[in-house]
Amino acid sequence: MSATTKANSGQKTDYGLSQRAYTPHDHSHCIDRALLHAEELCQSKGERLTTLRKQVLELVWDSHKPVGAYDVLAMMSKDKERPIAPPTVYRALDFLLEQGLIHKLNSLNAYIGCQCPGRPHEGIFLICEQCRTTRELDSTAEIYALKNAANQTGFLPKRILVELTGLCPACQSQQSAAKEQ
Amino acid sequence: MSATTKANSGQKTDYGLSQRAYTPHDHSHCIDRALLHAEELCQSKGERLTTLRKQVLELVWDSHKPVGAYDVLAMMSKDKERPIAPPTVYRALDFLLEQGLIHKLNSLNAYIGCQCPGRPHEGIFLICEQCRTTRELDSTAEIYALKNAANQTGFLPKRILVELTGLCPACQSQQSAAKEQ
DNA sequence: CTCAAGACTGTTATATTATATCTTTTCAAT
DNA sequence: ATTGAAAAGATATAATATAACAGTCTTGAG
Repeated sequence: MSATTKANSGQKTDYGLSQRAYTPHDHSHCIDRALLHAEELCQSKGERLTTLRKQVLELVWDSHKPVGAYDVLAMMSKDKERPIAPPTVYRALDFLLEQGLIHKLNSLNAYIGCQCPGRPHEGIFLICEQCRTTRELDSTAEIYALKNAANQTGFLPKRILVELTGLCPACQSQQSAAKEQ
Repeated sequence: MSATTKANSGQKTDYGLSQRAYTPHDHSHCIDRALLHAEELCQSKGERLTTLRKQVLELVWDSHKPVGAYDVLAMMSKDKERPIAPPTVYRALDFLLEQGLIHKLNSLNAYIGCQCPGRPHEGIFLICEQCRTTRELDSTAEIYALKNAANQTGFLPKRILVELTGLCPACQSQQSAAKEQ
């Protein structure tokens, strides 16, 4: 528990949306917020956030864990007489990716809602290897440093994806608790 | 061509193995070197670098571009009366991954030879979106910074994978040349 | 309004990547 | 030589993703 205690002790630091992934919260707020952001963003860009796309976005935002395309598929097909077909889901996911509303985690073949859409940013993801909870890290400086280092070698960087795998605070304390019996 | 000229002008800087990915060279040296490293490493660890595994490693090292499992499969099946089966290839790839002799690029579902096996390091890859040539970047400082930033949030990082997509020097000069007609 | 063009979705089929499981072979240490 | 473990062969199938074509809905120009 020491990490959590240290991080939250005393002053009320606002870690923004992304810290929420690690703390209990009313997740419907996250979903509502994501949908609202999406509406606004599509509105301003003249893109069509259709019912289908909104539904997929909602399902991706169902938790702070990445979901696979076929998970979305299953959830959508649940109370349908006829199951949804893969292309339907993939097209919606592709749209959401293009709009920057979701991210794809390549190491998991899974998708997760973007925690600050609109604001251009590169993805750094902290993936818990145990519970899969994933949060986005906003670390412009490190990204810049990496791109710069790449540039030094003559490479022209365009996109960057960083996936850190490890243990989230909750799973850490769970493990250390288990060790002490 | 300006990038290459600049990089190689004057003093004989040794960029190590990895810079070689961008410059014309006798690639058989890379392969030999990789195989030698592999032999030594497995020897010292008491692991068995079998003919099959060596063959797969050789095929992965066939170029400085990542290769898919089924590419390896095809190459191996080429002059066989009976084609190789997927598990055979995947098992060899898994072994090589475990030994740190190759890396997997998740964004491409492809594998590439490790440019400095033995020496423990985290993968930072510069992937050319045009020709697919990929080199490894050794940038301990940036990796450390990222892990540290992750740690600040209470996350305990274990592994990290960075994939930068962009243009390699050759493809950059090719593009700028094309623009000038 | 209407209707044509384009965007979106449905549907079927199939490609690509990866693993489970069981059997046989190889190999190295006794 | 024997044997037990590791590796490789073989078959089947799971999981992820896309191609291609056919409808349907939306929207804006006329």
